[in-house]
Amino acid sequence: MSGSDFLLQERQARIVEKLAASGKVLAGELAREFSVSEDTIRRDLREMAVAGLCRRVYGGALAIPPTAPFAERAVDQPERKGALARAAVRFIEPGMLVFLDASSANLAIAREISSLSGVTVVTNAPPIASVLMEAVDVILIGGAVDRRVGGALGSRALGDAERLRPDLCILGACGVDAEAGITAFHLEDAEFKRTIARRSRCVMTTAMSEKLGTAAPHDVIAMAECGRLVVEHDADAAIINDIAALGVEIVRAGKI
Amino acid sequence: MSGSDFLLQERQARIVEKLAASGKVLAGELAREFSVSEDTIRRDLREMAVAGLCRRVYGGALAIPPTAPFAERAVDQPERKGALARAAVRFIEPGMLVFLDASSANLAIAREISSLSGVTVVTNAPPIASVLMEAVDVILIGGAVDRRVGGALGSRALGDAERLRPDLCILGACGVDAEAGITAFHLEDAEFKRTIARRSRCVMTTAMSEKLGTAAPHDVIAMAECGRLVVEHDADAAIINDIAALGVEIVRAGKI
DNA sequence: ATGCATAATCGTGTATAAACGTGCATGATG
DNA sequence: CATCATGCACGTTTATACACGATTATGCAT
Repeated sequence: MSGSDFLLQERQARIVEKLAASGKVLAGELAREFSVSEDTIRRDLREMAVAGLCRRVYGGALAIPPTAPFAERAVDQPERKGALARAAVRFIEPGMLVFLDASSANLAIAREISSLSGVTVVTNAPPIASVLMEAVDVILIGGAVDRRVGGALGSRALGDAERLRPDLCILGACGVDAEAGITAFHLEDAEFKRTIARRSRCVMTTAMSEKLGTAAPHDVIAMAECGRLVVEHDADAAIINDIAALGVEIVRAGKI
Repeated sequence: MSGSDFLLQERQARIVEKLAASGKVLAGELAREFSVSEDTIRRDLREMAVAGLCRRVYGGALAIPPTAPFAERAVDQPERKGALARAAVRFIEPGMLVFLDASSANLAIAREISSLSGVTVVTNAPPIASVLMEAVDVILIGGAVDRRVGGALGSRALGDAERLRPDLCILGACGVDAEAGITAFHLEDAEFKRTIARRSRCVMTTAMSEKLGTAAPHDVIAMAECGRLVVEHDADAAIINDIAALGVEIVRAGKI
């Protein structure tokens, strides 16, 4: 190692500070400032971006645009959900057709997506559609709204779902377990999620730590059918390892 | 490459800001400001246009005309809309299947309906469904969401509408005139409203005073097809009399 | 008004240097 | 010894500027 007076975490913490102060950082500049190679800085920025702490761009990184204050409704645990959401939206690219199911996690993701563009979102959840329709194209899946789930379900919704092939399906899970897979509380909800997930090119699931290793009554899909799992920074390592062993890419969100 | 102190994404973000502030940007001006060639600026503007962030024009770019969705306008005169809504919901009875179209007036009505029970509401507007789904049964009409209108429209939505026979159809009008009838700003919206209105047992329209005697470009239904019109207390007597002469029941909302 | 001349602006292709990611070796840490 | 952060070498990708022919707006003469 060449002469650096900074530990990795310390360095990254300082980068976050600089980012908050000036809104952007340049890779070359940071390399000089911390006396490390640009490779190291790039590695840092990559890691931080995956954790949702910055937006990686050519030449450096930009601060995450602070989520509008009014959108930060104190429903459940907005900071935790927000961190997961920021990590998740990184995988959404312009031109994609993205499905969001009815879940509070996806409402948080919807708020983040609002700042993207060129994306089309499919959803069966009215609140998610409400948030998104001002910012991006929305395709609404209709049917009888199940108030326990918060979205349209039933034959009409299933029929709609069977005519779509999303590029990415983002599921908010009720339970995530290596053995039980992704599970949901309600039968029709599980059916619907399974239908749309199987028709999607990629499936991504977000899960708060307390959902890991638990199973709800109704199977949605097997764990291996989920390509990517976004978890919190403190997710249980043993559970995560079991899931990763099934070929699921694990993404850890940043600390709050 | 000549020296620029701005990262690409940052530069584009600033252009978006300038665009929002002044409504237009000039290619040459931006090139000087960011110390890059005009080619680079043109490429930026082209990319941004593809992403829907601006409208490309000869010499620069223009801001996208802000499509204020009805949810925002709904708050502009909440008391007036609330008064109309309270007058309108008096005609909703338990057991009814009620259709609410996408309009700010109907968002206000939805808030009032929340306190009723035993009602089922059909709507193509996500914000209305969001407000109602916790309180009453909701049937969501799906399809591609038209952000100008704030609800699902198009063939899918029309198909859904053709399978329903609501007891009551509540329309938020863009224009209400004895001769022109009920009119709307957008063709597909008018088509959809007409379809669902013709299938409903009763049609009720709410109109703020400034909508009376005016016509929007697209016909929805003739005035006589509307059984009941809810207006504000200060509605123009002459206009109201003409409409009443066609057999439309007039309901005046209370003062604020 | 209509047509034409002219200059500004445009899009594309090409060249180039910076920035990138990856695999691997190294030295520190525990 | 095992782990891990780091730096270096490699081929690849990306952002940019410049060159050139095409397009468009504008002014001027008819």
